Amino acid sequence: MIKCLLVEDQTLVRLGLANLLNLDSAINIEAQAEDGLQALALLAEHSVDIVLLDMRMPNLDGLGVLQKMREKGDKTPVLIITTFEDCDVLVKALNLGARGYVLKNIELEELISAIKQVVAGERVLQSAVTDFLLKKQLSPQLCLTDKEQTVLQCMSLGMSNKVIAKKLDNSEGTIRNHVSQILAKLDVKDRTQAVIKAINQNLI
Amino acid sequence: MIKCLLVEDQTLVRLGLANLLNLDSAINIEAQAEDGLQALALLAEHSVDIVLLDMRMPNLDGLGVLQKMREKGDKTPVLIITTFEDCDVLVKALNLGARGYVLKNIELEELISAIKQVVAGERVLQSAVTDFLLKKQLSPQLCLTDKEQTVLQCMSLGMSNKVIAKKLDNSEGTIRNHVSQILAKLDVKDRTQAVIKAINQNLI
DNA sequence: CCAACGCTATGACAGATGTCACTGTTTTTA
DNA sequence: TAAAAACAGTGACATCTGTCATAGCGTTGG
Repeated sequence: MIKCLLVEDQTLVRLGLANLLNLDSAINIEAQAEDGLQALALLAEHSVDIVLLDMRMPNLDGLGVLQKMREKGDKTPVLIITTFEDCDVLVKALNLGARGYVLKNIELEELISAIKQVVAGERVLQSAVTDFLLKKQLSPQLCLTDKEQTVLQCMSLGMSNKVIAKKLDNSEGTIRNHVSQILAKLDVKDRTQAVIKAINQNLI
Repeated sequence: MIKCLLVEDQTLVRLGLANLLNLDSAINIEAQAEDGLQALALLAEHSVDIVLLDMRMPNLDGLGVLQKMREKGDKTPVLIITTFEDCDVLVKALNLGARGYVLKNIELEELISAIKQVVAGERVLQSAVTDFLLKKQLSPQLCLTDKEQTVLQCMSLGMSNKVIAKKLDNSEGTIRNHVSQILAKLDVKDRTQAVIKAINQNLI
């Protein structure tokens, strides 16, 4: 019997999914969490074979949960189940040790099969995802520096260059240069596109 | 026994929800559709007491289904069940005769209660929703027009004024005026803040 | 019918934004 | 240690963005 922790914020989806999965004789939903903080609390109490983890949640999102788990040395395998086909989040999740990543439009049988595979120690990735990994491996370092991260955060809060400069105690020209660099790295043309990308990909 | 047609594109959610609702002795999911076209086809075959309708779907979305139903004179009551708190869609759905509008983060008991109320001929709106209607009634000048919605959508995709102008076949100046108007209505200072607000509030 | 509104458009303007080239300092790392 | 980054800055430049005033056109509702 596979013991699962199901983490999903939407009550209906969570209960429905729990019901469906419990119909399979090999699977048992031991516990359910409706946000990241609750998930961590339940992980501390229960010992489960796998965590079924949604990405977008209030309080603490999926990546945050993964991060905290790793910090605590928790090695419980995690299968990401998300609505969004977001390659960067995927990569981050994998780097944080997630063992599988599937979209919510998956068929029930496939999901059950994925759960069993992950528990058996295998990796489960959808093809759209592996494509991206290959592409990324071929391309060089386009990672944001700490300072660029900070500036991007400010941009994502809607600040102008002038405001950011004042907040970070830099000249406006410096911020402009950082912004320019960020745009190049993210491969976008202006700050609005950068912010959209940052929000969608949880770069912030 | 209340006969339901459940329309929802995500397999997991649909099956899960069907299971949950069938647990209630008064409710029976007669048929399930995974997109709008299938929903219309099933409506022609089955006679049901209520349609549980998702909004975002491939092929034909929720609004499209409502529209077609009204064109055909189909008076079956419809309860919208959606993830997104989208004011505009809500208003359109109500104008097309939807009898209820609830978010997917609703509790199961509330959903069941909502279904029964709608079948009984009542209207069911969540407070988040009525709040908006009130706000709208109090300050109609703050509502985006159709065109402004369209422009905001484009902005949220990262388009520049020039690109939007070309896409919508307007002059760049016109788009600038629309953008200016949008910023005023959303009470923000630049397009980046507008896009952030639009994304966070699912205005798009 | 006429007022109100939505949509389109123009021109002028100030200020914000992004790019480039070039110069330093400090920290990291190979 | 020396090279490579990251970090901070300046100035010039072209372009984009947002505001404002103004105005014509079409539709709608009282």
